Amino acid sequence: MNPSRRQPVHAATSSSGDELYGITELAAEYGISLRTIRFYEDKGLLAPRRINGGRAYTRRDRVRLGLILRGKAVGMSLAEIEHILSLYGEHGEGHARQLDYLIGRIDAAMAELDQRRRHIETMVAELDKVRGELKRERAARARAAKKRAGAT
Amino acid sequence: MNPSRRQPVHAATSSSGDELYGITELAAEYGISLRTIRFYEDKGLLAPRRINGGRAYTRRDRVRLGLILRGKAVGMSLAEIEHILSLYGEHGEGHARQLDYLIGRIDAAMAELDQRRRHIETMVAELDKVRGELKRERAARARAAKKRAGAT
DNA sequence: CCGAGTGCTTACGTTAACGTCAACAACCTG
DNA sequence: CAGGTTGTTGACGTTAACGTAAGCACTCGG
Repeated sequence: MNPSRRQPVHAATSSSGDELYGITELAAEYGISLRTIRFYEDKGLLAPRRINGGRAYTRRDRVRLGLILRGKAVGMSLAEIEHILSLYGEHGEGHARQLDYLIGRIDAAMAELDQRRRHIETMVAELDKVRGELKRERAARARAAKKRAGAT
Repeated sequence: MNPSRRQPVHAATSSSGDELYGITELAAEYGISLRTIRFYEDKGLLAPRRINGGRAYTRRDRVRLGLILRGKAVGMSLAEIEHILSLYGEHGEGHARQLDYLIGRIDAAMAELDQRRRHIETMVAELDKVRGELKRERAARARAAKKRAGAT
């Protein structure tokens, strides 16, 4: 409830190995709005550190954002994406419970993605069929024109 | 504004070669609601014939509905799908204007789909990476357990 | 010290894609 | 012919995924 201080944050490409990025940098990089990034945070998909009241994103956060956008591009809801991000998240920082369960979950997610891929291939095949018909028709028209030319 | 007559319509699998289907049949077949099908009609994605006030769908309508659902499954909006359906539609019933233009449009649509496919493959690769890490970790745990067993 | 620039929060608005509900019509059945 | 099933058309509600706008905080350049 207390906005307090500010500070650009931007590329802290200094001695520290953990480079940080500001929200506008990320927005520009991925071509999305600030509002969208904050929205993803509200949804729990991102959890940047706060520095002087401003959001500071790590490379890891950027990867997550990339996954979010890819997920959207292939038709996943933010809820589904959150699901996948949880798999992608911290596994091994000490407890690492149920490795088998996690691997199973990942397999399931991969299977679903594969299903979508097959859907796409089916649609491409359908379109290719139509394309073939059109090409044949065009060829037929060309032949007809040739014939007309020969008749005159 | 006049609902008028009705009639089940259902499978007119009689002498006529153009089998017709009722809305409930389609809904059941594709596992969607009646409301959804009517909604697609409102959006211009479907245009079934009317028989006694009731909707009558042909095989062609079913194919279109299949494309709609596939499109949704891979993350296309209804507007985009309408776009593709227009390509899929009646080409050649007499006029067939701008064949080249149509073929170009189809190529563009296929390219977009291919882009989505690549996104999926990238995500699958990411997940596979995580999966590999988890498997290694599991193996390490197994070795540690073995060592403990040997020590006792 | 003042205004521009950047960021934060809160809150209301918007669009897409349906769901839900009401009221009515036609049909078949007992 | 009363009642149930199946269908139709509105009209309004809902959810997801943001957009837009208002108002305050802080910092920097002049």
